[in-house]
Amino acid sequence: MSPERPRSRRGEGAQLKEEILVAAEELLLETGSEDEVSIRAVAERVGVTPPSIYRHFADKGTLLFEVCDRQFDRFHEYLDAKGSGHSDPVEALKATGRAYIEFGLSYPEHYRIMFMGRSDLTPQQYEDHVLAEHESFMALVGSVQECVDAGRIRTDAMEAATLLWTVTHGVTSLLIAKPNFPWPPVEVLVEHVLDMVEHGLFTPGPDETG
Amino acid sequence: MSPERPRSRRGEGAQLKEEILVAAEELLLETGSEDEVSIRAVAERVGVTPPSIYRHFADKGTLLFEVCDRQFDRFHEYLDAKGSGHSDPVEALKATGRAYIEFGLSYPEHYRIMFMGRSDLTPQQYEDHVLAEHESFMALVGSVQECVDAGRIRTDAMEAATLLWTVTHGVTSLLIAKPNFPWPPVEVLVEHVLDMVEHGLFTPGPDETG
DNA sequence: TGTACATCAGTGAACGCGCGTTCACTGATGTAC
DNA sequence: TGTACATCAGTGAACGCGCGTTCACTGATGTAC
Repeated sequence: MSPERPRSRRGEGAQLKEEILVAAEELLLETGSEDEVSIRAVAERVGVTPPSIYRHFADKGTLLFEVCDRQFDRFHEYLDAKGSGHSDPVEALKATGRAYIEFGLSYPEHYRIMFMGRSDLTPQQYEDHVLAEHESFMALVGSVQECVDAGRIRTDAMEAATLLWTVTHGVTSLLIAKPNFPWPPVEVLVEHVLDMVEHGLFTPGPDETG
Repeated sequence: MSPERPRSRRGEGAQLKEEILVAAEELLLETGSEDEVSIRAVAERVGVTPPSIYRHFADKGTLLFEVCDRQFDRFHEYLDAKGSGHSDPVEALKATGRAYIEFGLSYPEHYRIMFMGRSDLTPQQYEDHVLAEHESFMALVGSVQECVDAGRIRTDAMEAATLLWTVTHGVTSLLIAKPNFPWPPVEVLVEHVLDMVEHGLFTPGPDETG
């Protein structure tokens, strides 16, 4: 194998780790399949031999895990950004829902790994029971709580947040799994779902009449 | 390999086909993973050598496809049974939703293959765009149409059916993917979701006051 | 300023594994005469 | 009623494949004296 990538200088070995993570992520996005992200494929893309990967990652699982980890961070940041800056707490929640679906559809294979994969293959850090304490979910519960405090929501915050999650997940995951179904335009579908949630879960705001 | 299974008598070779289908389905349910359903594993369970499989199935994909096919039939039958015999069309729809989730949770790995798998790996017969014309989905649209005819629903039937599907799918698939999340009791979650749909999508019936 | 040496970033070749699949075959069994 | 034969239900051994991973190594480079 001819060296396509110039060797890092002494002390800069960690550079390769970053390149490996980027390559693995690219492969995941381009091929749309976890199976295609083999150690060999990642190594080839980076321009390095397969054993080099093991200088930076204990095994394949750890590599994929770290790829997801970065994605999770971005996921949270994005939801956070889109959910803040709204005066109406219900609007903030709807904006978060929109952002959730949007992000999932932008990174379908990441979403698949994070939320559609087999539970027993999921990296430890993202095990189901930990998710509820993850900052993203906590933020959602917080946003829901604001609606509760404003007297705009019926049930308790944790339960309503769970419900919201299942609904937005439904849209996201089904669009990912069945992209060729005769869907209405995505924006229309999303707005209808959010409208349904709003009518079904929220009481009218102060400036509306019941 | 010692013959664990007595050879079928002449003319009864098709018997093995049935046994293979049953074994493959059992493996799918027990291991909970499509990957575990290898030709070798199926053959071993039946008590036959791997090449025997190829007397009845062209390749591995066809075998898995036929396993799903049978499951789809049962899926449809179950929904049909649970959805019929209701005087109120909205109640009929809610019963179908309940049955949908219940069935998915009873056969999680089948559900995974049918509705959570990669679109390009899905057997031809269940490709996304065909699904909309599948009898199960048509039946759902029909049930929704009855609600429309009774003046109980806002939007058009096809769109409302799609919406209902995404919502029930959300509950089912997330419970399958994240079984250890601190969910409320399943029945509670399901009823809350269906209530939300009812309040968000339906107008009150004639004997209720708006 | 020169040289020996430890360190670091990678390489090259090979390992065992389980997989789907193929191919030539065997031996029991029903059927024709 | 007996026998030759075609057919059918499977077997046994092997194929090539790509995979994750290991192990002994190489050669450039910074550092100590």
